[in-house]
Amino acid sequence: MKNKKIPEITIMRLSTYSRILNESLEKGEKIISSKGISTLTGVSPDQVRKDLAYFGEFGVRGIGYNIEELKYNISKIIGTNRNWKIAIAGIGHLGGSLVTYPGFLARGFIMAGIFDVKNIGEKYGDLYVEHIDNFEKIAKEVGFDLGIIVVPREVAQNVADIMIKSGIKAILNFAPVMLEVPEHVEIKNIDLSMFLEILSYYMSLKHNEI
Amino acid sequence: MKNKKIPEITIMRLSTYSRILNESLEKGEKIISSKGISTLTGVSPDQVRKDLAYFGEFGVRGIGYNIEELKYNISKIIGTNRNWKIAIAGIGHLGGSLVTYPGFLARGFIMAGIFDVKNIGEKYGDLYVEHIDNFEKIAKEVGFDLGIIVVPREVAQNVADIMIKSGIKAILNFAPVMLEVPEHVEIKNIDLSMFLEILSYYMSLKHNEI
DNA sequence: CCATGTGAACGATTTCACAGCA
DNA sequence: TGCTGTGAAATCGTTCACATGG
Repeated sequence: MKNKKIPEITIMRLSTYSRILNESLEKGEKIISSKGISTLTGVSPDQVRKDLAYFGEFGVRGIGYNIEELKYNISKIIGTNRNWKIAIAGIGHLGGSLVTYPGFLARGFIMAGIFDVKNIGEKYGDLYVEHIDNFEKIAKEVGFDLGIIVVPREVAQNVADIMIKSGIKAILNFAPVMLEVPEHVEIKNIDLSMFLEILSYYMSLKHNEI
Repeated sequence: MKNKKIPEITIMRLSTYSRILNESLEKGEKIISSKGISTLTGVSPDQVRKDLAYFGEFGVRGIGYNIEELKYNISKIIGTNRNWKIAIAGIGHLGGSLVTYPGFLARGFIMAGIFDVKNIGEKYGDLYVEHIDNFEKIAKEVGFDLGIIVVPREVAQNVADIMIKSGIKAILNFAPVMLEVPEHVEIKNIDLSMFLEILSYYMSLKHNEI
C-alpha cells in the first residue's frame, strides 16, 4: 500500500515487468496474470503481486491484469511517462556507445547533450560534442535532468560537481569511484568489472568443490 | 565462517573492497581498518567485518588488515587470481567498447575472442572478428571460460546456446531477455536501462513529494 | 472457480554490542 | 587501548496461505 519505503529491488523488478509487458502487447495480448509475469521474468507470482501492491490495486480478482493499463501504471510509478533529458560526460569507447544505446531512447530517455575535453565538435547522432567547461551554460538552456559519467576515475568527482552545480538531479556513474554528492542528488554507481567478478566467484566456487 | 551460503551482495562488496585496496596500495599504505574501508566504500565497518568473516580471519585485533595480504585473500576468494578468458559476441557500439574496456584487463580478465555475423575480419585490439558459426571450433582451441552477450535480444538465446555447447561456464548478458541456461552455467543479466529507470523513480518520488 | 491482495510466518541480511586479543 | 570477530537482536524481504471478489 501507500507510504511505505519501497525496496530498490522492487523498482528493478518493476522495470523488468514493464519491459515484458511491452513485449506481450506487441504480441497482441491483452491480459496477463501474476503467474504469466512470473514465467516471463523468473520472479515468483507472489513477489509480483507484492511488488505491485506497494503502489495500488491494479488487477482484477479471478482475471489478472490488463496489460496496457498495468504498463501505464508502472510507467507512472517509475517516472518513465516523462521524458528525462540526459547529459553524458566522456565520449570514450563506452561513453560513445551509450550515446546511441537503443535501450535508452526506447524507454523514454532523451540524449540531450554530450561533453568531453577533446574531440569537441564531433557529431554523435544529432548532437555535437561540447567542452565540459560549457556544461553549466548549456544546462541552463537545455535543462538536463540526469547525467551519465563515463570519464576516467581521477576526474569523475570534478565532473559530478559541475553537473550538480548545474542542477542535475541524478547521476549514473560508470567510473570506479564512490562519488560524493549532496543529499538531494541521486546517484547510482555501476562497475562493469564487478559483474565479471561475481561470475568469476561462482566459477571458482564450482571449480574448488570438485 | 566456512561452509555457509554467501549472499551475492557480499561478493559485490568484496569486489569493491578489492578495488579500493589497490588504490590504497598505490598510495603506499600498508594497513587499513574496517573503518578505513568503510570511509572509502560507504559500507559500514560492521558489514565489512561480517563480509570478510564468511571466509576467514584476515585481520589483527587492535590493528587492522594488512592491505597486500587482504587484497591477495580477496582475489583468491573471488577467483581473480586466475586469468579467465572471455569471448564476446556482438560487436555493435556497446560490444565494441567492452572489447577494449580497460577495467576488464585491469582485473585480470583476458579478451580472447570476438564474434559477430558481420564485419568479419575487422581488427579490435589484437583480435579479429570471427563469424559466430566458428565459435565452437575456436573455443576448442582457445578454451573460453566466460562469454559476454551483446547481441540483439532476438538472437541472444541462440548465441547463449552456442556458447554453452562450446563449454562456456558463465555468461554476462546485456541483451534484455531472460536467457535459459542449464544449472551448471552461471548467468548474470544486465539491463543498462534499468539503472536509468531506478534513478527516474527516485527523481519522480521527490518531484511528487513537493 | 480463479487470480488478486494481504496479514502472518519465515528466511536472510544488517546492525548492535561486546568478548577477545595484539 | 584499539580494532577484530561474532553471537544476539533488529530489520528487511520473500513465501505461505487464505479471505476476497469478479
